[in-house]
Amino acid sequence: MISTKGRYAIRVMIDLAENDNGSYIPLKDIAARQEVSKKYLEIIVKTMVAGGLVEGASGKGGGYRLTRKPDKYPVGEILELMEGPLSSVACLADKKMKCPRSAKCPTLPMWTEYDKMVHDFFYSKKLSDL
Amino acid sequence: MISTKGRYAIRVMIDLAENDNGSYIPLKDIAARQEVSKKYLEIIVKTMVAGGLVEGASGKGGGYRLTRKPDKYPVGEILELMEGPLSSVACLADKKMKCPRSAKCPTLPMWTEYDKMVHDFFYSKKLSDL
DNA sequence: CTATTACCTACCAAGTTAATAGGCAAATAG
DNA sequence: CTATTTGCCTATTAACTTGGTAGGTAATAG
Repeated sequence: MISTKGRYAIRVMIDLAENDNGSYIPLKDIAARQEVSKKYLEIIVKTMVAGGLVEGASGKGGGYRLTRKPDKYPVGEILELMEGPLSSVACLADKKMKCPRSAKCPTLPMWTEYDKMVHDFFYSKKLSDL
Repeated sequence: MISTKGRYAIRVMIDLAENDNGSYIPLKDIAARQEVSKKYLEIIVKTMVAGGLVEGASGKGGGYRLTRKPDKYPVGEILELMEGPLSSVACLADKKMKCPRSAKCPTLPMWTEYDKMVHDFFYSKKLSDL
């Protein structure tokens, strides 16, 4: 289940794309438009800066801005940044955590197939498609 | 992410299918084969009985047994019983919880499309396919 | 200098996950 | 009838996640 972190992140990205005028957009404005607490959005946007989705500028005239064109953002990248790996099961999410049953695990092929399907879905969807 | 409840439930089902000899199979044996605590499996199997996936019998010679042929169990049914709705977002999981933004929500079509894909995937996969 | 804005640390309440522990109830083999 | 086997029921737990809030510091434009 996608949490508010992932969903709010996508909404911030859409807001930034829709209100793009070349300069920075203050988080205050985004929070007001999206009707979400600015304080909570701070946490989310922080991760987005670290992940290279947006760039921030402090001080007057500061705010946030997209670093790419909207069609260059796969939704999957946003979700993975905010939610962690899109994997369905722990043994596929974490390469280190190799479970001793994997060789004879009857369900592993299903999870692998599922993960690929999910990955392809969210990486083919772009921010500009929303 | 699928939790141990869903994953163990599937393993129990497979174990029951593989070791089916017409009579009941004690949870003790399943726990030993699957290398999972019997006490924890009790919690899981209890839900499976309530959901009509298996039937239990107490006393000597008791245990658990499938109620259908393995090809009559969609994996999705098992997962939904153990994990709750397979929905990606809260506003689709819970019909009651109709969010006021749904009419103009730009992401709702994506979540709907995704949920359908996931549902179709897990309901087309049967226990007998594993 | 001052107002604005991002950025940082800390804290919190509620819920979920993955179990463990102990005992009671039911059914049957002998 | 009795002993044993087995399911079933009610807590309790530690660790983690979620969805926030609160308050302060740093940077910058005018």
